[in-house]
Amino acid sequence: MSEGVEWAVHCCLNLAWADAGRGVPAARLAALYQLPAAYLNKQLQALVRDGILMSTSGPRGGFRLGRRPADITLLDIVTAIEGADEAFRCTEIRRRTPWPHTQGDFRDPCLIHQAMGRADLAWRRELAAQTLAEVKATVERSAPGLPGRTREWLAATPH
Amino acid sequence: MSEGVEWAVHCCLNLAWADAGRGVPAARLAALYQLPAAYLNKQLQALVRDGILMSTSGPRGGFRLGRRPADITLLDIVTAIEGADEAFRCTEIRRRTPWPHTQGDFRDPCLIHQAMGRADLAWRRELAAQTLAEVKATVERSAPGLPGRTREWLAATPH
DNA sequence: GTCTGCATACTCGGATAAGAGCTGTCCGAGTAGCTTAGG
DNA sequence: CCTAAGCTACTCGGACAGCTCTTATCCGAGTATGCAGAC
Repeated sequence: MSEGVEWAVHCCLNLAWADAGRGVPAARLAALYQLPAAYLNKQLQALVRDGILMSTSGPRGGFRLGRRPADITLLDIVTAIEGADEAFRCTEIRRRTPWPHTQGDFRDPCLIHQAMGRADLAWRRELAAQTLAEVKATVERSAPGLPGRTREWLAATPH
Repeated sequence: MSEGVEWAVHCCLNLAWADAGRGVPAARLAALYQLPAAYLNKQLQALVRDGILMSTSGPRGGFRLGRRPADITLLDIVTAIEGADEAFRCTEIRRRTPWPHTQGDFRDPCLIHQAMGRADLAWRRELAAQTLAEVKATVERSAPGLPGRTREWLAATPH
């Protein structure tokens, strides 16, 4: 899985803590964790494409959440960065046997594909069950001072 | 996910159908689906390393199952090819904030990592629940003639 | 006829290249705010 | 003093390289088989 997923989730969380009225530039978010700003910008673009974030150009511009944290799941973020395809790619190699096909052999879907699909579905179900709002609440219970510190630092003017 | 996983599962299934006494060369298994023989060999080596297959060199050599199909799970095969690492890599970027750390901030594990870990666990659990014996039985119900055809073709001398 | 030694062909195993995708960087389009000149 | 036009600086967005990992290939080590020759 791409490393951008980790960045994206952390950034979404930080944007949930930031002032709702203001946007946060990609460079500022990158400075928070000393990440390459331009590349992080690329990842955030993907989040914008899926409506998870909104972007504003120009001075005082930047990124903000596109919808409420309760309506953003971890699956949404992962899908935006990684794409919607499932991990296991079934290329139907079973059809390439040297002997001639018997009619009806391939009416049923590939059972290996199905088994992998079940696992993929369980993974997606678990990710979709976790909203950004829930993660945010859990983190706030674990580190009560973190939201305030983050919000202040994001709002402060960089020098 | 690597394409080798698909090949590996199909090959394990075919080896479960093959004569128990004889080994099947990688080239023969590759010919079944018109795959690059040398590269398939590389994937099968990974299965041997994890004890899923056994290999024999020389004439009349080849690969056979390393243990009973009931003791081989889909997770075993995927892990052998892809490695045991979980998909999401937590690099602990939360520790790189510009402000000084408050003691106890990082006593709890990264909650984002935990959430991703839960999804990963659900995926593994689903894969571990499916044994090769179960997949084999399901396929045999769906295509009763397939095991016999496969077994015969694998045993036939290539020309 | 039987045993032994050898040559042969076959198979796996790891070392070695090509290609694709992730990672990282750069520059241009567009915009909001500031400055400045005029009324 | 107020207004408006122009300028400046800032930000996103997409186009352009570098690098790691997957994909693919090749050759050598080892082994069972079959054959030939001697006893």
